[in-house]
Amino acid sequence: MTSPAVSSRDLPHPAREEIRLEGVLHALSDPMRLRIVRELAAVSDELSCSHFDLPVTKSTTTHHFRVLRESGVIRQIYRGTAKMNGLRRDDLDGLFPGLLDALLDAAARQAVRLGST
Amino acid sequence: MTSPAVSSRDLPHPAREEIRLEGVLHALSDPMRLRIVRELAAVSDELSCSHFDLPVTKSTTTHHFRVLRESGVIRQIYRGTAKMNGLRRDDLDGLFPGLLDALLDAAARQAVRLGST
DNA sequence: CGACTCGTACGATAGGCATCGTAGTACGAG
DNA sequence: CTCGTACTACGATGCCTATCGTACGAGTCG
Repeated sequence: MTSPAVSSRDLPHPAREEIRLEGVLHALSDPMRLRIVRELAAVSDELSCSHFDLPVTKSTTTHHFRVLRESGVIRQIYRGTAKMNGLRRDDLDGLFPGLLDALLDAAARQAVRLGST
Repeated sequence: MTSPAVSSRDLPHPAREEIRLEGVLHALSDPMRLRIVRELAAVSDELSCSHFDLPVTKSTTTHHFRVLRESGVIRQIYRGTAKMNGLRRDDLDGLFPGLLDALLDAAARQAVRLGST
């Protein structure tokens, strides 16, 4: 379902076969990025960068989204001025069956354990 | 000899509740450490540091084992001159059910995909 | 005791990275 | 065209880390 409405700006994504486990783990080992991924998984839809209210500046937010994209965890598409972010669930599940769910479950358990919601 | 075998040297380990998902993911995001953990899981037994034939110096090897221990992934015990390393499977499975297996499976799939053993 | 093995400690180095601020670009609305 | 919004690019900074080499401590065995 690739929408044809792509602005002139194209963002480089790794192909499915180029995604490396170490890269994914490194991307998710940052609390800020894990939080982003958890939120994306919760809504199972695309979200704009500005939707996230992270305790860092916009520059840093851009950096984190790029790390997630370049590691193959999320897909980013420009839609007007907004940049939509979606989890690459199909690719990740295809490469590493059960991993994403296990990671999300682990993150959720830890959040409960540490008193966050 | 099955003595209490607690040499004077004791190594600090995080308690189960202190293990953080981010720390575990960071520890496993290094190829050298992921390799160590895969080998430990394969034999499901304790292995001495010297058993591993890593393409780095002994200093660096020590460093990696310490990262794994301090993140809660492995347990280290001195046994004579040797230092035995074992996966903390019980603790990890207790905190994050299914995560370790999913990670090991993902690593194995990637190894196959990339033509390594 | 002395020699040998296993692993550590410490210092150095080079690169990576999370963060910021500022200046700038792309896009849509008025 | 102009303005505001959304996001980026770039440079700087301070911290972390993977790596090495060398010197050392702990334990075993002759």
